[in-house]
Formats: sequence, C-alpha cells, structure tokens
Amino acid sequence: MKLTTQTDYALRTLMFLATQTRRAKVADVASLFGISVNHVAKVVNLLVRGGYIRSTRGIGGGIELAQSPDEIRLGDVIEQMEGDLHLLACVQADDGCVIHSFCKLKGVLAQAERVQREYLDSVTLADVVPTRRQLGQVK
Amino acid sequence: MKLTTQTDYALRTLMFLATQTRRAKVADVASLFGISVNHVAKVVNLLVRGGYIRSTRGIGGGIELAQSPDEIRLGDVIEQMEGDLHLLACVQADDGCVIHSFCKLKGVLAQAERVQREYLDSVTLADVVPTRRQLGQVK
DNA sequence: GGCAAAGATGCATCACAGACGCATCTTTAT
DNA sequence: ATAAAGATGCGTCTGTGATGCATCTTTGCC
Repeated sequence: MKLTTQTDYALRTLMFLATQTRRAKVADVASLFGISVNHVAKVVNLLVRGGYIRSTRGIGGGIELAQSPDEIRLGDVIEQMEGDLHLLACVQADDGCVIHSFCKLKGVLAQAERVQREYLDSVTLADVVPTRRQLGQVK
Repeated sequence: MKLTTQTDYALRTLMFLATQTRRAKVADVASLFGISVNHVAKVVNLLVRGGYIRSTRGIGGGIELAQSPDEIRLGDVIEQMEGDLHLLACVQADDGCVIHSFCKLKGVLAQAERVQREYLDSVTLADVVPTRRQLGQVK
C-alpha cells in the first residue's frame, strides 16, 4: 500500500515548481529537500515524459511546470510514477488462482482502487501548493 | 499499492472457511489453492491472533471461522495482515522532510487512505463468499 | 503412557525491487 | 569551443517478501 520514494520526490518537486515564477534547476530541488541530484533527475525525467514538466537543456536551462497547477491531478501523477497499482494481480488479469473465474474479491478490490483513485483525481496540485512564504523559511 | 501474497492467502482462506460447515485442516486450504502448507500455516496463525479464526490442535483438530462472515470486515483483515498501510511515512509521523510542518500533501494522502479503508470496511466476508457449488467444481 | 495428528514457530535461503551513487552522453547558450 | 544542465545507463547495496525445512507443542486416541 506504500508509495515509492520516487513518487514522494515527484510530488515534492511539483509542489516546489508550482511556487516558482521562473525556471528552476534540478539541483535547486535536490538541495532544498536534501536529496541526491541523481534521483531528482530521474524523477524529473519521468515527469517530463508524463507531460507535467517542461525541461530545457543547456546554459540557462532548467525545469518548469508544463501545465497549470489546477490541471495537474494527483491521481494521474501517482499513476505516472507507480505504474499499475493493483492491490492484487487478479484484479487486472487471471493470475492462475483456481477460484478466479467466480471470485467476487477482485471486483471488491477494483472498487477499492477506484474510490481512492477518484478522490486523488479530485485533488490537484493547486490544492497542495505551499505558499512562497512557507517555502522561503526553509531555505 | 500492492497487497502481499500473504494477504491474498488470508482472504482466500477466509473465503474457503466460510463455505465449510465443520472444521477444515490447514492442509485442505493449501491443497485447494495449490500453495505450500507452511505459508498457509503462518497466515492462519496471524488470523488466529486477529480473532478471525479459531484453531484446534491435535487429532481431529483444524481451523474454523471464529466470527460470522458478516462480521468480518475486509478492511480489518487487510490491516491485520499488512500492518500500517500509509501511502507515505509522513502521513503518520514527521519523517524529517523539510516541508513537513506545513505540507498539505499528508492530509490529502490521509484522506485517500481513509476513503479506501471505509469502502473496504463496508464489505464483509459474507459479501464475497463463493457458493459451495462453485468451490466444489474446483476440487 | 505412548503415539500420531495437527497447529505453532523459528531459521535459513533466494529472488526481486527500490534506493542510491557514479560515469557518460546529449543538448544548447554564449 | 566550452561549459552548463538535463538524459541515461550501469552497478551495488539493502530490505522485504516468498518459500522451504526443521523442530516444538498440544491433544485425542489406543
């Protein structure tokens, strides 16, 4: 039931970028949270592929949000980072369990996933952005 | 976001026991699902500690449900097997993240956990028990 | 009392995933 | 051309879960 730390970093990175008015550097994110530049870079790259972040290489480059914070749904971001997040494999496909064909559990688990996902999709990045004042006190 | 196979086995074991009219043996469960007796025994032991199953040692012993199927909530069983299932550590305690004090994300994640848990607690074992007819065709 | 059935437990091994770091490649402004 | 900054791939380390083996404990039955 846990999220990976990559997902954690991804969410924090987006929260940070949402407070910035101009491009930031991966190194800024890493130093703010005290984590490795390498890991942030990987996470950022996934977010770029997902279309949440726009990156610019070279001198003066950096990263910035590619969408408005109120368009970025947390459920989508989490799925982007976690991949398929089924509680049990049998929810998505026949996993060879002998009772799979008539087992009602998979429907229940599918619904459990759905209610959580729907809630997470009702929350956007804009709902969790810290104020610049708060972030400023950290540095 | 995944459940362990132990939890999977636990749920299947309960579903099976709910169809039985008398004590079954751990070996019966293991052979029905084609899994190791050792693992089932461990899972069963956890369920006994949780009060879901009653076990009897010795000749003629075995296991049986300790509660009525409609009293066994799936959310409780899953928690029993998985332990604390927080999406991120920061939901439960300060994990040292520099923005922990004012981060709104932890509240959102706590709510995401809650909606799923509430749904799972609204479903009982009685809702997912297969018919004896169905199980009979497996053996 | 002894034996055998059945669950309880602990230990060891194995495999896999996630976390983390290093090294290198690619792009681009100046 | 050079240096900045992101993109990527490789390798190691560690923790957890899965699995199996061995042993202990309880208890009914003869």
